[in-house]
Amino acid sequence: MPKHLKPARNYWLVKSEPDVYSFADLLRDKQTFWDGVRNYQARNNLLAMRCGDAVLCYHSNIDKAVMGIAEVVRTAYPDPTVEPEEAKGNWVCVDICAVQALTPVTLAMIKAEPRLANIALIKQSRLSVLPLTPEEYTLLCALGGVKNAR
DNA sequence: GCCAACGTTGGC
DNA sequence: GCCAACGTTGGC
Repeated sequence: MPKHLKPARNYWLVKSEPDVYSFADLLRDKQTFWDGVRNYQARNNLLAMRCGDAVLCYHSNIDKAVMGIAEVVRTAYPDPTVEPEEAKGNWVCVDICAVQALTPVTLAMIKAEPRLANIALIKQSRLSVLPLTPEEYTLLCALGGVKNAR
């Protein structure tokens, strides 16, 4: 396909607590549904995901590091874990599949990297689904030992 | 365990 | 519509 016709690809970062669901779990499962988001801004980011978008998986709390690369394989659909009293939020989930693990890129490494000074992970530290620029994505992959990440 | 950041709720 | 109180997240 000619380069100028290549569909736009977006880049995202999602957080999880590793003792709840880790990137190792995703590698084992191959694919999962990314559920449980109950924040409107994070939900809107889920709604903006397209098949083929790249997703970096970050572990909060214990590891505080980007652990691996995943890819969106199904766009937003109703989150099956929504409780009746949460229904008005129109909460959604997406399906992602594992692509490959990274050498963990720690939060300390990210904070030490001037080119990542404006990353949403730091600017909006409580948001669990956030956008990345292509440059941030490529750099995080490189820091994790993956050059020329797709 | 503490606290900063920040989203949500509810009284007015 | 404002804002105080409260709850949650996540880093330290």
